[in-house]
Parts: sequence; structure tokens; C-alpha cells
Amino acid sequence: MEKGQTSGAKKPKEGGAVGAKVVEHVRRLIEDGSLRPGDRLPAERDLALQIQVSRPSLRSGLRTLQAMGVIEARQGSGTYIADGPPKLGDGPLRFLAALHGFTRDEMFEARRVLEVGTTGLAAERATPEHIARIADEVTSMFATLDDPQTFLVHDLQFHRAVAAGSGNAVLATLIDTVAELVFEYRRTTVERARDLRESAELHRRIYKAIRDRNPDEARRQMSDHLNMARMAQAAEEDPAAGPKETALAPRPRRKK
Amino acid sequence: MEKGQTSGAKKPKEGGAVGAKVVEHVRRLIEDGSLRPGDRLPAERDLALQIQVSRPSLRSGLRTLQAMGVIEARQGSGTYIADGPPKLGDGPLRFLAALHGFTRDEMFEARRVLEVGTTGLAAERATPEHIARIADEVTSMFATLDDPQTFLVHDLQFHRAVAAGSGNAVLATLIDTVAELVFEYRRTTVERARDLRESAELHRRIYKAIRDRNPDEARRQMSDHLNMARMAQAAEEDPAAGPKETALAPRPRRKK
DNA sequence: TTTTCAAAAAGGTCGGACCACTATAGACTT
DNA sequence: AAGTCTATAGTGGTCCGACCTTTTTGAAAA
Repeated sequence: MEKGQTSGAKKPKEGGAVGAKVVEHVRRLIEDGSLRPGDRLPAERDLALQIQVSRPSLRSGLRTLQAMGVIEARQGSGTYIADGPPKLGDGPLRFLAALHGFTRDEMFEARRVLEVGTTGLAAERATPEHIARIADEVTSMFATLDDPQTFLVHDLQFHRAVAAGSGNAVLATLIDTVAELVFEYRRTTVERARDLRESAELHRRIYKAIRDRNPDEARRQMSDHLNMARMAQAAEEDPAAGPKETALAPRPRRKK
Repeated sequence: MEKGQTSGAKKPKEGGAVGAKVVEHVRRLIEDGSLRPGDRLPAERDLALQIQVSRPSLRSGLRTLQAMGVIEARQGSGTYIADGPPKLGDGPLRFLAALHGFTRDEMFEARRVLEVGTTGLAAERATPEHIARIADEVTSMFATLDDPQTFLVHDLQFHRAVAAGSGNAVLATLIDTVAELVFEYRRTTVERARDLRESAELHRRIYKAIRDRNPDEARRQMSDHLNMARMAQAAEEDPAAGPKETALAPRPRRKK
């Protein structure tokens, strides 16, 4: 009470989240079409004035939007609405995996549920362009059998291409989120992989089923592939034997 | 260059994101077991010292974690690691829906792929406790046929309970994310609903199939239910006739 | 016309001060 | 002594203003 204040401190508008106000404002701009992917937002100093919040609070809200993958800030240039393919940041799932001890098997099972259904849809609806892209990835996989890291990239791209072939962006986004996490993890073990050729062959069969417009076969092949991949990864992790509690999150070490 | 600086300004450690440093630090604490759900983080001022960043930067990182649903800040008390059920904030998907124009049909299709597979798993593995909870929700639905809003809550709870019955937390999280968005939207139209009784009946059939350990039947019933729900919502939106481009995201109004 | 470079613009970071809410220890009442 | 109330310390929330780094851009120079 005795010390003076450098400048002014206003009254707190509502109770809590001024940052939320920013998110809400931007959401409205997007939902009513004023902002579209690729557009640039007003400068922070200007936007702060428009929304009637301070710049720190504005930045707080923008940071939230950034974490959600909605906007992208480029220093010196501006802040832009994300325009790439829909992306549900891999961060969240990764944290959830660490927090709740998601196991590798759970991740693969989730992929199986997602991708089996989606692959069936792709077999029904994929356009020739989609099918061509899927074929390209299969070819690339066969071409990189001796380079596990690159092989893995094309593996992921293959699954992305199939998901795109389903024509359902929601499913494609979900698959991408889960698959990316699995692949990121596998990147560290793939060097010990066996049977890259067999893996490529299984992908080829999925491709053929989609090309032949055979949803049931496509589903079956995708299911087989993911089961195989799950076991392969288990073997890579524990070359010895019995894979058991191998989780993405580590042992529960408690301090208290 | 000519004006004095109030206080100090350090050299920029690395290139860019100091906030990312915070996220990374917390991630490590979680992944190595030092922080577990429900734990309290050190006070911002202390944590900032530990990580060697300023408090604003620390808060920036914490805001990111908050957006990901990893932490929860309680004013006057502290910042805590989220402990509830895994939650992949609905925010992101909602924005993606607005940005990329996800349609209602796409959302329902994603749910169908996710929930049909998951329901099959639930029919195989649900414990008696899980089954009891599913039964409770069905009962509640029949008890609230005259209160659409409450009915809807139990509808959502039913699907959550089924997902929990699958024993797969990853799938449960994904379903929750998508379903919540769909329900949030439907909350605005459900007042015009017809046939709440028929909807309850369909849920009861899913429950029975799970109880009877009949995965195929459970899958079939869930698929039917979601198809029916999709059409029902279309009717609620457009009581007149032909449901067409009704999307979660609005018309593309462009300024330029 | 092309190249160069310095100013402007925009996001990133920082320190400090103050506000609002919570929880708790100590004082007061009973 | 037990219960209640209140002052206070602690913690997150907000704001300001200044400065840094990067990008962009337009004018000057070649």
C-alpha cells in the first residue's frame, strides 16, 4: 500500500481468463469466415487494441491457439492461420501417453481400429490419384529396404496416403496423430529391424486390395499388417524374448 | 542504441523458443516419473529460476501445456498436473472443423469407424463393472425421454462407458474427443428431436449385445445406431427436407 | 535494371509491479 | 480447550514498457 505504481492497473473485466477472450475472438473470426487458412492476423499490438486486452494477455491467448495448431507465428513476418493439412499436434497425445502410461499395444490397437475401417473406405472411394500416390509409396518402400530410416518415412507416408484415400479428413487427422507418435517411437528401434522386405510386401497387398476395390480384403490385409508390425516392434525392443510391460511411459518412480 | 535500458537483457541462448524449453523440461519431469497426475508444480517464480528463464517465458510454456490439457492452474493455489481421465482438449478439433470445413457426415463416419471397432472390443473384454455402468446409462436415458438435454448427457455418457469397456484408454480418449464435439453441436438442435424413445431402444440393443458377449452383434448395432443418429440429426437441422451441405463450419465468406 | 543495405515492422524475451484468489496460522470468541 | 474468525503469506493472473532478433521492404547506390 505504500509503494507507488509505475503505471496504471485497470479493473479486472470478468473473473478469470482474459486469454480465453482472445481465443474466443479468433475462433469467431474463423467461424464466420473472416479468417481463412493462410491469412495473416493483425499485428499483436494492433490486435491487442482491437480486443481491448494487453499485449501479454493477447500473446497468452495466441500461445494457446499455437499449441492447438491453429496459428503459426513467424518472427519478423507475422502470425498466420495454419494452412497445411489438418494437424492435431502430436504433443498432446505424447503427454497423455506419458501421464497415463499408454502401452505400445494400446497404440497399435487404436491404429488397427482406425486404419482397418478407414482402409475399407479407401477401397471404396479412393480416386485414381490417391491410388497412384499409394502405389508410389509402396515402390519407395521397396527401393529403400537397405535404409531403415527412410523406409520408415515411406511407411508413414503410405498410411497417410491410404487415410487420404478414404476422403474423410477427420479420420485422416486422427490416424496421422496416432501413427506419428508410434513412428516417432519406432524410429529409435527400427535399426534392429528384420524383415523389411516382408513389411513392404504386406503394404503391397493392402495397395492391391484397394486398387481392386475390394474393401473386405483391404481391411483384412491392414489388420494383418498392423498385427505383424506390433509383433515386429516388440521384437525390436526386446530382441531376447518375452515382451511384456513395455510401455511408452516408463516405470513409476515415486519420490515420497 | 542511445537510450539506457531499465534493467538487463541477456544474450539469446539458442535461436528461438524459450517457451519450448519449458515444455521440454516438464515433459522430462513427467516422463521420468518425477511428476505424476495430481502433483503440484513448483511455483512459477521458483520454476522460472530452475529452468533459467524469465517468468513471462515460463508462463508462455505453461500456457502451452495448459492448452494441451497436461496441466491445470488454480489461482491462489498452484499449478497441478491434470489427473482426470485423459482428455484431448475439444478445442483443437473444433478449430480444425471450422478451418477445414469438416462436415457433420465426416464426423459421424469417424465416430462409426472408431466406435464400431471399440464396441466390438468392449463386448469381448468389458468387466461386470463396466457393463453395469453401461446399463445404468441406458436406464437413465429411458428415464429422461422428456428432457432432451439431460437425455443427451446420458447418451454421451453411454458412449464413454462403452469406450471404457474396451479397456483401451487411447481409443476411449479419441472417441471422447470426437463425440464431445458432435454432442456439443447437437445440444443446439436436440430440442427438435423426434424418437428419443427409439434412440434409447437402439442403445439398449448395443448394451445387450455387449452383455451377451456378442462382438459381431454389438458392432452391427452400434453401426446402425450411428447411422440412425446421423439421419436424425440431419432431420433436426433441416426439418423440411434434403439435408445437404450442412457443415460444422459455415459458408466461405471472403473479403478480398 | 540490379544490387546493397539500412530503416521499419513484427514477433520474442525480459524484469518489475500490482491485482485477485486461496489457504493457513494465529488471534479472538465462546 | 474448542471452535470461529481474520490477517497474512503464497500463488497464479494481468499489465506495462523496454529491448532484442528476424524478416520485410523500399530507397540509395552501382
